[in-house]
Amino acid sequence: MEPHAKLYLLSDEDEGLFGDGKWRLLMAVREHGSIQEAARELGRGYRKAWGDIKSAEEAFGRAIVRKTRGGSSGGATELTEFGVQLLDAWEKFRSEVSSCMNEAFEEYLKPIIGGIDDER
Amino acid sequence: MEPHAKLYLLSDEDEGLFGDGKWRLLMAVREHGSIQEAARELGRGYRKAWGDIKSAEEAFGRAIVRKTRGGSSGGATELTEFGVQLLDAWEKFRSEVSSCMNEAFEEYLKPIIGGIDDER
DNA sequence: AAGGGATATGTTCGAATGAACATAACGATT
DNA sequence: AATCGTTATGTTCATTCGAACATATCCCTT
Repeated sequence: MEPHAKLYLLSDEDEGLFGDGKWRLLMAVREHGSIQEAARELGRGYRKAWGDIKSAEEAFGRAIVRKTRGGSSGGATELTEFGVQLLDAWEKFRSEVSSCMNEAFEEYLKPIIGGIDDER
Repeated sequence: MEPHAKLYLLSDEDEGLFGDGKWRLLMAVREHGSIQEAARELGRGYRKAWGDIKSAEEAFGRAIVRKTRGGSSGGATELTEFGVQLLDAWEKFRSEVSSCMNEAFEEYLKPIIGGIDDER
């Protein structure tokens, strides 16, 4: 029994534009220089990964990655400057919220549900 | 473009046991003294509301509400002492995390994505 | 020019989650 | 005992979202 937060950036229409899922994906892209590889690592299909990146870029209205096709390597994808900044900012954001959440959990909820375990 | 957090309590198997949805539901139950009324207010069906309460109680392993059937009123549902404590604790928990998140957003993300609007 | 690996998209299938429908049981009041 | 409004459950339908399948395109290398 532990707390967890799913963090999002929402549009005015309450659509989820960005969250930990896309953050992890972009992390993997930065690391491997390829959407294909990134998707493989995360156990997601390329189709999904590609679509996620596209929708994120549409949401922000600007490029997060720079992609190239063809060549001996087949192609590649790297983060734009904005992409890198976004990742770093999100990292700090989520980390801060996460630790804050754990504190609040210990202070308010733990005393109430503390002794409860749930293995059934 | 604003931040949002979905807060959960997770079991060891990563199942979502409790969150804002059930919190709001229990709030409405406390206010109206009836699952039926609570569901009506939230625009959810009674079936769903009843099931949600049941699963929450199973998750915590103890009663959150005390229900009675029959009578002139048809029946009624009130929160147990534990239920009330849980609601209050969750209220403080979410409030704290929420304000913390907004601070973190202003500090880290706003500077990066600040000028972006998305009405398309 | 042929090959290979990654990007680019459309499409179809399946699982999960909530909405909706249908009853049954209950019990104070009349 | 008949009624009425609520609790209690099973079941079925719809919608959403990711998984999976299928191609097409690109372009450096050989």
